[in-house]
Amino acid sequence: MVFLPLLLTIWLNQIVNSTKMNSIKKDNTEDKILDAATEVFLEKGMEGSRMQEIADSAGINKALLHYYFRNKEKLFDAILSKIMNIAFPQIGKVLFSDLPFTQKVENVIDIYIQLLLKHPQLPSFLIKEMNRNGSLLFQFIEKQQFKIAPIIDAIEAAMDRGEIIKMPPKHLIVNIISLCVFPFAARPMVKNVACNGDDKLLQEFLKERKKEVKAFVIRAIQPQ
Amino acid sequence: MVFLPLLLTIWLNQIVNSTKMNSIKKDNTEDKILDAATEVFLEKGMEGSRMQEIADSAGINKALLHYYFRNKEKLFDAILSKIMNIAFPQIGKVLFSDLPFTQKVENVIDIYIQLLLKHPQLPSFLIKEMNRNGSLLFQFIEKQQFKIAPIIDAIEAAMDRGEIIKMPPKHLIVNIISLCVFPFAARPMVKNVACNGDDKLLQEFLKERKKEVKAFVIRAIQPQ
DNA sequence: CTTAATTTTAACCATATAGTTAATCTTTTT
DNA sequence: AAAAAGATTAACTATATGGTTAAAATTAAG
Repeated sequence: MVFLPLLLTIWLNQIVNSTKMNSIKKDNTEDKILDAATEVFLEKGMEGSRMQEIADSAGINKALLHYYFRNKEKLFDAILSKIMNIAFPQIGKVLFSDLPFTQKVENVIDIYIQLLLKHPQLPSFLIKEMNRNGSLLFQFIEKQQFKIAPIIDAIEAAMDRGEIIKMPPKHLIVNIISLCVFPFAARPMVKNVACNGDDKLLQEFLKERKKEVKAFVIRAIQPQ
Repeated sequence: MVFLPLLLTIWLNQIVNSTKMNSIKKDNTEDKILDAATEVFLEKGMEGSRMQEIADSAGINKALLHYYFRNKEKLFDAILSKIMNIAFPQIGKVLFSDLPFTQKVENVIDIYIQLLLKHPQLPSFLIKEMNRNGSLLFQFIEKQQFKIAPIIDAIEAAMDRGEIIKMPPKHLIVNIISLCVFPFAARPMVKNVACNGDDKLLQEFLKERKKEVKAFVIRAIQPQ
């Protein structure tokens, strides 16, 4: 998942089903379907995706989708968990390390943008889904009671220690996430407004953001 | 439109068809359709919206939609222009005023977030549409050659004058837009992560962002 | 008032798409 | 090898949805 608090929550909740990840089996039908479905769903979202396209993309008959996953919703559910699990392995270490707070912030930004460079469709997909009533992601977010308390505590502690300037911790969190995620969500716009419609320039620009966002945030939070 | 450069471009290009806005005629069928369509499309996007729902919402027969607007695409096109025109009247003044640069930045942030408080579905709608291949918005963005050169010039001038710190102007623009727009695009997340799922707290939080984003950006760009 | 034009409706049509079924091919078990 | 279980397919069904049509209601024109 792209959003820090959710990421952390998943990590905290120990929903670690990395078993499947480690298994060697590949190119069996179920995995082919999951891979194809992930790709299509990520690009077009639940509503924009067609079962036929997923079947074609997986090189199998459409009925097989229903054989392995009863229906579209179940299939989507399956790839949603998969997508939710893409990010979380690394984040925990950073946040509970003993680095200075500003260093933690820089590391989080690095990890985030690196992740997004690898999966650039993630933000628009998640925004699409979380804003769709009845979406599984929407339901998930609705149900889940996120505990960002530990993060806020850490931020406030850093403020009390004078490591960073005082400001509402929630806004700091939202600011950092916004700066990392939004340009990926609005890629077509950024590409055409800031990069002359050139894909390579866009890639450059997004890579640069690691450095630029870090510098920007640090200047905004460092004391006096 | 929500994004500064596009806004400005529209303004610069003088696509000012404010004539219809000033006309007194209301509650005729065509306007009822446009209002209903705007609401439904904004909430669910092109793909998620049903002609029947728009008809119901407008209190008319579905065939009337096709009588006034030949098909869904044409109807969407009509409300898209309408949506694109929601924002741009005010922005121009700010950017070509004689205020200090930091003051201009603060004003832009104020105007933007104020606009988004009034139309909170705008960001997710636009992100949805610009990321949909074949979307009219996508086509529009693809075709349009945006000229953000004047904005960049103004930013560089302010940097040369020492009014603000030096950094790549494009990243500054993207940063400001990100901080303003993203929390609205990811509202369901923000609501449940930062506001305990409470709508009033969310509203509070989003209002606070005017102050917080301004302070954050100013700290990040002010010299030394 | 009558006629013509415009607006509105109910009942259709065509198509796309999620989902089903029954038959066939493949693999495993005995 | 035979039988059973599992995987895969082609053809089909049901339904939702965008779009059409022809008739009725309403308004404007003469």
